[in-house]
Amino acid sequence: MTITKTDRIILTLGQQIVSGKYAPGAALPAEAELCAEFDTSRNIIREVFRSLMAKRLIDMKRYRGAFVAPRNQWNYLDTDVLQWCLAEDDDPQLIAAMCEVRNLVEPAIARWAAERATSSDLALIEAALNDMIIHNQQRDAFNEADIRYHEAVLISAHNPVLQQLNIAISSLQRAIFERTWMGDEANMPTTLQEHKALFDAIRHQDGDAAEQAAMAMIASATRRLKEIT
Amino acid sequence: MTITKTDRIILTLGQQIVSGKYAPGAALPAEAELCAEFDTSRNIIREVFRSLMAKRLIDMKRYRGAFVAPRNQWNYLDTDVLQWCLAEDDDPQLIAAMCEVRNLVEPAIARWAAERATSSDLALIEAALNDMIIHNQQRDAFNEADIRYHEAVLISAHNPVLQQLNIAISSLQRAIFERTWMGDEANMPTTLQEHKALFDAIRHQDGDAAEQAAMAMIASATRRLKEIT
DNA sequence: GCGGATTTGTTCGTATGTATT
DNA sequence: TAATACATACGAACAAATCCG
Repeated sequence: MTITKTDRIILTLGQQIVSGKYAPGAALPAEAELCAEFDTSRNIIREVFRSLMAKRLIDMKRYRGAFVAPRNQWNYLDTDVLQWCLAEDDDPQLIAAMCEVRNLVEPAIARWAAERATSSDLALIEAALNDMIIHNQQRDAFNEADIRYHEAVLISAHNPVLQQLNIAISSLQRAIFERTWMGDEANMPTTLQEHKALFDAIRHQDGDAAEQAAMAMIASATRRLKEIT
Repeated sequence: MTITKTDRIILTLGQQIVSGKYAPGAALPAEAELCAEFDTSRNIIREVFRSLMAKRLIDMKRYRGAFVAPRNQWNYLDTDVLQWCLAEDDDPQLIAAMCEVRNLVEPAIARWAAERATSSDLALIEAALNDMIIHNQQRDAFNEADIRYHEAVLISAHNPVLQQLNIAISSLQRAIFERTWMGDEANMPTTLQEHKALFDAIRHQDGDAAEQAAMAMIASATRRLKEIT
């Protein structure tokens, strides 16, 4: 959990790239310059480069240096990239893109969960749902249970590839929720009801109903998102 | 392109983990031991650990070492992880999971491409399609054009998140294709026809037809896959 | 086009601090 | 508490490729 020097430099450089200080196609300063700027060793700078490369924010041309990658290569499935991008002046295109993917994936997850959940999968979903009900007044505990609920549904879908996809997607969602949350306990009953509906559909192995329930959840989330903006 | 010492150790350890030499939950040897085994320095081993952690093959417990992660945490969207897993005795579950995700994502890409492709997007798709037709006898050139075709369709969908998703998915596909390819020029005409149908649908901005065309392409790919096994 | 100065790529040894046992 | 192992970071060496006069 400790934040290291490397982490700080990744953050600084990453935000600078996203914010346009270094435009796509432009070269980053030479390693030696960055060493001076951040008062650190070459090893650290190279570690930072490796990290930014994994996020597809930069391309490294052998013996020629690091260059900012074109925007459409940036890995928006990386939590950091996403948060840095969302922190910039709103990017409605990015949010729209995320919603589209979510609309595509979540109903499928719900359907497959309904078709495949084992009884122990069901028990996990139910336990999380009950915790949501019990802690419906405590925001943190409620959120924790909510996350656990969706994780349990995801596991029930029994698709390891989708599971990895959704890790990325849910980090997208979380980033947006954090920005748009305004402690509205008003729609708590609706939220609980929707989660219960999905659980019931999964329990009854009703794929269609599960898909419907997932779409309903997305719809009301989208509605709330629009109300805020 | 050069393969480094680090790369080789990542490969060796990664394959050993996937192959079960180190079972999920088990601890990897201490850094010092691995230094001895691979005749290298701790820095390298730590770099390897970072890489395996990014692939979610291992969890690192602070000051306690590296442990093999449970299988359902493995990042199958990582090209290396995927290839190592597929190299093991066939994992029909993994292949099935990939096909499901593909069935979900590709029709959506086709639809959105039809709804959003610009004329320059169209030109890129058409150029790739023509190259496929021209090189229908040269396997390598054909494959290259095929990949370019699908990339162009993906770009046409104008969804940066999905673009990142599909990079992973197409690496899954490629890995499977490489294993199941058996130079069958027999179904080349069908393939070309299917690609042409999708292009036409996109050109006519017909989302429904594009979705249908994508599903048809998947269906015949699936059929071919089954014939082989 | 040539050759040296510069920059990057890889690896190593080591130092200092911190947590586990 | 001491011994061990991990976490982070530094400096340096050498090879290989690029840049510039």
